[in-house]
Amino acid sequence: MSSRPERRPAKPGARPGPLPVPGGPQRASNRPTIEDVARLAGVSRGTVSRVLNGGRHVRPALMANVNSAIEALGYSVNQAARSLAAGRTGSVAFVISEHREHLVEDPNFGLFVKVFSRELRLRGRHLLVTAAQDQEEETFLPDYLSAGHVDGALLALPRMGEPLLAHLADSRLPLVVMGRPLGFDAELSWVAIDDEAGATEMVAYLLSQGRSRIASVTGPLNTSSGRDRFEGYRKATGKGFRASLAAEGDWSLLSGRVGASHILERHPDIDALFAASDLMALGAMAALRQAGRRVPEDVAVAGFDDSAAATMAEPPLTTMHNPFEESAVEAVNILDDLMDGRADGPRQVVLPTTFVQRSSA
Amino acid sequence: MSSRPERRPAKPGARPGPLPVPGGPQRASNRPTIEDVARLAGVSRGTVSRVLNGGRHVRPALMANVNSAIEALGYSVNQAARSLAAGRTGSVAFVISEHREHLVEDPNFGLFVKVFSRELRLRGRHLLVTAAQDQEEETFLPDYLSAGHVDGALLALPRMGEPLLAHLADSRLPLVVMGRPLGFDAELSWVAIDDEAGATEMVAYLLSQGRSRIASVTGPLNTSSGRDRFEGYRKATGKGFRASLAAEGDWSLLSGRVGASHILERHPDIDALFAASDLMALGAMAALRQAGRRVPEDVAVAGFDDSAAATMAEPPLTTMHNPFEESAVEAVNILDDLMDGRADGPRQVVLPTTFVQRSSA
DNA sequence: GTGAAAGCGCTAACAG
DNA sequence: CTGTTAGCGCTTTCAC
Repeated sequence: MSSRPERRPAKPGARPGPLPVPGGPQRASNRPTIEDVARLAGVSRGTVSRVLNGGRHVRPALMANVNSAIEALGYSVNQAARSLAAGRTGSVAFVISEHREHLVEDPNFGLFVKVFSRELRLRGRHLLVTAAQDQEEETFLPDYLSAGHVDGALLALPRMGEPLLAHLADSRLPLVVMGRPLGFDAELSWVAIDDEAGATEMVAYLLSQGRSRIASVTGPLNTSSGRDRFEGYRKATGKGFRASLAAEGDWSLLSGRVGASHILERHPDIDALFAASDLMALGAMAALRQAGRRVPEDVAVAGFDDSAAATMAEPPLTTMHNPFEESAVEAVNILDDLMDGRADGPRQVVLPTTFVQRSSA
Repeated sequence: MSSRPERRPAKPGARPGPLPVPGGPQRASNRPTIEDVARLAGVSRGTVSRVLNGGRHVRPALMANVNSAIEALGYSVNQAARSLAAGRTGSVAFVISEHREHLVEDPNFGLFVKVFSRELRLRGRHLLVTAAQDQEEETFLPDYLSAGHVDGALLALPRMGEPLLAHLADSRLPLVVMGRPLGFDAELSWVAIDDEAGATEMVAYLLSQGRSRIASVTGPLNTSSGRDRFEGYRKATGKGFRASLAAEGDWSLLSGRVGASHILERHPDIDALFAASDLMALGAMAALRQAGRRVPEDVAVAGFDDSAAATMAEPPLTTMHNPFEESAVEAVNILDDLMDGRADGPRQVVLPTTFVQRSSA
């Protein structure tokens, strides 16, 4: 095989003037370049670059010059060039799964996107959203993510499959998972809320109100949140716990309704119901109403998450506040440390929930 | 800026230029480059590039060679380099406004993000989300967007201010607005639904059911949708229209409740209520219930959008389906044509709504 | 068709 | 502190 043709032969002079250059687009746009700024400010490209990157080791006077040249020219850095030269892209992926169609309207999702986007921009980065189709998730995504398109990734995959997680955990890509990733608690960074404590607190409240036959519609038990909230309920009910008082849901309104109906058949005498999500609480309330129970007089109903649905409920839902926004901010913080090499290993954060009393319990 | 990720020192020997090169990072990562592919396939960089970009003017045999080299090496193109060389970024911004805090949970938003992201990836592009703070929107955003960071933008700004729109309309950036941009109908591309026809159809349905005193909680009248839905209502009620039967809302649950209460005070005898959004319909239903009215027996209630809230309602809401997903797909189609120069001017699309009967009317 | 080479605009050594 | 310079990896003429 022939020897590798080396790149550019050294440029003879410094900038050979306006010779008719043969190849390439001459100047794709008329955007000013760093060169223009340098010329106007009477400094070199390097100095402008330094100013652009924080201005360390630059004399204030020159810095001012450069800045006003930038201002005058309306210059703004070319991301592509910067990425190419610096070896980082300046963007972060938000990976979401579309496994289940009815999760599409998840309000957290929109909130996450907004907070991520805002926080990243504060740090000079961009948010790139990657909606994973069911199938591609296992194949395309890990490759894509580790292919250098982004500097890091934020993952919010409910009941995420191990394959993707495993791949990603192996890759060197800085990563933060929203929620505790079952099976990868130790090797990955994540931020979650204290689901168990929240559930415990809510059930304890129900008990303190004189309710004693407390049912629960749980979240999916193959997710950490579903599991932990159930665990909190189980522990708080203590000796009063009976498996038949619980029904597994999937966070959806419908599953709340169905779950509550089943429980009512087995235990018509329940006087409280703890749903592991507000949406399921709404569904449960519908089932209770249909069965002729009044909320909260006959059956107190409590939710979890303090989502928009909670205030929409009739009566408004007593629930545990889930600090989505704080979680998102924290995730970006961690990711930032990871990407900049400030973290020495995976980091985990657990945020507390807070009790929100309304009228349903 | 902090430490860069591991940066291999130049491999002497392996490459033709064993001289200790002075400047620049040698090879940021060990990702294979187009050069590696070329070598393995026994062709030149140029040929690989051609294959990468559609394979036009490349002999099938060579193309196969190149493709298997790509496969073998796990090569994937470096976006930054491509962008720099080609002058386009490959990404598209989704601009959202945060003007009103309580719009944060807008379910459409999440849906848009997902559909945009999916559709763009199908076309080899990325979605970059830009959440605009109130203040920066007027200054930062137009600059940022026209600064070449993205190839185009999708805008979903409720009651968007003219300044931003005007700036953007002037810039050469390909743009598609979700919803009809008041005052810029002609010069910008947009995709919207036929709000007026939808409202008319719904009110006509109410009339056909024997309802005659039909009230309405409208959307904000400074938005095109708010206006058009109100207009549809006004026209459909015809001679029965009375301004006092309508109350202006802001799409929110609360405004629906308040609006309905006010209407009830003035017109205790209404037998139907058309809310310009499902959320407002929910609020209105709460007000009606509080006033001792049964839905739909005493007062039929209709919503608009067919959002998740519609199915959550008690009773489930009769509403007009708003084709959010189709709108999003259409928007990406238009933007794509715009970016690739296939469109000769702004393009507008209006999608129809469809009637969805449930139990509230 | 295909190879060769000229940059795209920027960063980060390196030398002063 | 500041100027100089060598690429980052790719696209795209331009010749052949």
